[in-house]
Amino acid sequence: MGVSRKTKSVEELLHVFKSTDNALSVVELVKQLADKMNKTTVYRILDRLENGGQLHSFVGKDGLKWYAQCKDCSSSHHTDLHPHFQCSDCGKSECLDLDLAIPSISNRQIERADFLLIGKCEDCLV
Amino acid sequence: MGVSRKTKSVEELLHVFKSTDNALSVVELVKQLADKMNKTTVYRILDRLENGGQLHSFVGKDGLKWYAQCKDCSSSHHTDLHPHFQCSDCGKSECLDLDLAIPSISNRQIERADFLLIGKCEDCLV
DNA sequence: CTTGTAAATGCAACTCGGTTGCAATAAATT
DNA sequence: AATTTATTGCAACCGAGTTGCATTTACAAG
Repeated sequence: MGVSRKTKSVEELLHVFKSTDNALSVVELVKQLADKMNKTTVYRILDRLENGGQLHSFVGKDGLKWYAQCKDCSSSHHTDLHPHFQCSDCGKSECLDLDLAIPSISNRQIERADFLLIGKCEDCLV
Repeated sequence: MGVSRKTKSVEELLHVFKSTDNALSVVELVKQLADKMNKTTVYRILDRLENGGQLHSFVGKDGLKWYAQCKDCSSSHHTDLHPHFQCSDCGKSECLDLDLAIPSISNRQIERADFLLIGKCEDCLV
């Protein structure tokens, strides 16, 4: 089956998340960890952490993948439904602490909802 | 400045949209138009039509770009805010005819909201 | 501590969506 | 018909993400 191991690389990757409340793009993570590990490793660890429930991901406005720490996620309860915000100027993005009502649609079974708000963040508001 | 011209390629691309109510991914469009025009041309026409308000786009669950015909869009009124639905099985996606309330967030200026519902479509519901 | 083994990593090559520069072509205007 | 300007094709390129395989590392059992 495959038991997840606690490795140095995993520690280092999680360490990056401890320094911020923002979500981090894979591009950013690969860049920040370039001298510590290979980009393939970054991608693989992110996969594992997402499946394990320590992180969740979403697709940013440009189609790039972003990761953030789950507050109440686990591998079972993984659909903590909150919207994300991304700044149209600086690209920064973050989780929003809002509960969202998923509209029900006839003839379709909704499994997930990705809600991305796009606009100017505090810093970029003139 | 640049005045948009009505060309054969534009007609052919718009023709593809006439045959369906679904949204179309760029990949699909490039494939369907492969014998009629170059992929670069597809991308460029899609850009123009989006800026002109005849089409709108959104990012699908895999980070790919999708286009759909605007019903009430124009180059000025371009933010018709409706959610999109994408099937987790077959990948098909479409516009939903729902009005959505954008939550207001303190200290941020919201410009746009991308709402993607993911689940099983009619055809894929067993 | 040593050894066996399964998981994790590095590396290079690759895939594929999307872009760019430039020359050639086709609309629209006179 | 000639000129101007937008559009298209083509080839080369970019960058995010993936894959196969050899090597290293974590960890448990003896």
